[in-house]
Amino acid sequence: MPKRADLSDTFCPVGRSAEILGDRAVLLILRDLFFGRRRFEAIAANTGLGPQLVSARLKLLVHEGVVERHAYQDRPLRHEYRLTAKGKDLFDVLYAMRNWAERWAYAPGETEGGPAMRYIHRACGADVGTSVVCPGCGEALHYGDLKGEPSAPLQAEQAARSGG
Amino acid sequence: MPKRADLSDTFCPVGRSAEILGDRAVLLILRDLFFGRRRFEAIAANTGLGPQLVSARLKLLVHEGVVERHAYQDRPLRHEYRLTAKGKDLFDVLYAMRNWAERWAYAPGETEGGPAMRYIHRACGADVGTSVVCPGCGEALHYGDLKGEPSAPLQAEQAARSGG
DNA sequence: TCTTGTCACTATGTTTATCATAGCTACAAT
DNA sequence: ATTGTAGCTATGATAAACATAGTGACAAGA
Repeated sequence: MPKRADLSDTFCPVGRSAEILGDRAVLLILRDLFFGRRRFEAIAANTGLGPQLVSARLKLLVHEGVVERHAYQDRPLRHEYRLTAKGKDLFDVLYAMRNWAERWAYAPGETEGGPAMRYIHRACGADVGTSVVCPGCGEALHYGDLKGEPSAPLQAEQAARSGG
Repeated sequence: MPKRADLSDTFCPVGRSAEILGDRAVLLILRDLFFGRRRFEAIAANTGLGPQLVSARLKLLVHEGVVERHAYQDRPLRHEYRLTAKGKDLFDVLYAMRNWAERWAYAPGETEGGPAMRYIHRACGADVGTSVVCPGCGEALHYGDLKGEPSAPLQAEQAARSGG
């Protein structure tokens, strides 16, 4: 990040969130972590970000208590990154971003009729569309309640990123 | 923004949102617009951002259809900035950011017991806390449904920014 | 008329972050 | 001994952010 005024001590809650979330790389890394990607190389490949940026942002997120670094094997020593409870609670933000984009960011027919990413409420099986409350059973939707299903174009894109 | 890979054509909805929202200045400007600040100088003063940054980001937001530039007087010609329908629909994202910060970003007692920014559901008068659904009447909360009341420390901070 | 003030910006130069590319370290497998 | 994998770090060019200053159009008061 460039030199900038520090707003981490503002009393505005949006300002405090913006200190962490107001960064493209952070948002893309969080998206991948929510998607289940935990390994450094997988995140770097899928986001298209350079390794120094991924490294710097993961360090920042660990420092902020949003992510934790965890050794998943000893020889050779390898680490993966996991969302903490504080990190998992960011789901609502990413989900709101997804909802907005599904409504506004695609040309007609670009995603072949349906959403780019479909979400199903695990508890009742309903397609939640782009709402914060399940249209089937009325429950508020949070981390863990939903099962995501990428559309065909999105699946193809992700496959191309990890393969090439 | 620095030189970066273009992700505006990704199929991932979070990626598309991140192209616009993954920027500290954009988030702060949107916050001020939601707060009712529509004039250039008011936004620049309250966010603490330099005028070129504010100018560049407002141009971007107008280009993206999130904000519209509107002349509010002729002599001298003066413009203000307003959220479009597409912009107002970003409320859910900013509200989710606020909710997260209220839960995780303050030291105990820092905001004197209550939230930094209290929200009241206009329809039923209930304090919504940090939920996406009104705890009083069960309705989903969106733009226009809520009345914000800044806490004393937040009010003092905003007064200092506009005054000094 | 001359000065002061307001609003919405634009211009300039320094500092700092990002990107692309390459390389490194530790180990496993062949 | 070579190749491969994972998780990074180093380097140099480019581009964006910051602080500071200045501009243009007008209004209001001395």
